[in-house]
Amino acid sequence: MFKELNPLLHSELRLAIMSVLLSVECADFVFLREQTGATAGNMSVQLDKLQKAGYITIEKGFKGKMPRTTCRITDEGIAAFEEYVAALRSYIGKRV
Amino acid sequence: MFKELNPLLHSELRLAIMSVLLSVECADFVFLREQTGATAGNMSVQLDKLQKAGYITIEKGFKGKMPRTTCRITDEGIAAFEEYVAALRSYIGKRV
DNA sequence: AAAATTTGGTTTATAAAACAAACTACTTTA
DNA sequence: TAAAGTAGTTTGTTTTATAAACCAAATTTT
Repeated sequence: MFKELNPLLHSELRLAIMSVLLSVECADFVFLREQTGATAGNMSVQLDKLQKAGYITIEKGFKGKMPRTTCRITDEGIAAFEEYVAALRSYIGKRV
Repeated sequence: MFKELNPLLHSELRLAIMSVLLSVECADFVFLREQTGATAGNMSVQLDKLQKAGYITIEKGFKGKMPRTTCRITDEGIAAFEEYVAALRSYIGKRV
């Protein structure tokens, strides 16, 4: 009756991160923080979880002398997101 | 950019409970357990939270000699659910 | 009719999540 | 060179989610 909601995506901040990355395909730490309104600490932790799940890639480099963390969604991440959305449908029907 | 997801509804089991109650308007404890696949303990706790939030009413009575707990969604609960779904849209767009 | 099982739950305990605050390391500005 | 800012990580606290253990009454079995 109800499909299981992927617990990794069923989190407000992680869902927001994925949503941003779906639309831009490349975003740095600060941009993600601004878009989602999250604290840096929370962002750091959630990005790590998404990376460990293989849903995003994290590339650490420098912009000038300042560190810069760039994130990208993976194909696996896109697939997981779509599946999550499909599962949501079983709870919400055609309402969204 | 992203609307806040009501944490009371952003829970797999509570969302499932609300979803069932939206479609039937009246369901007992056992029926909800069957529909959602939840354990009795988890069900008991989550029903309590939904009731305390004013999203459902819980009526305890008897069917013959056996106890029977009947749940109904409230207008407030319906409104909260619809708002939750609207908030989800900000994360998911038109995908659901 | 006693004992065992089932029914319909509640309470308690534990593991995982979410989150903010404190911290690190480095850079820029005054 | 001291103060403030930037970019992030680590740590600690509070909530959650959840299952396991429990309880009381009803029913079934022996």
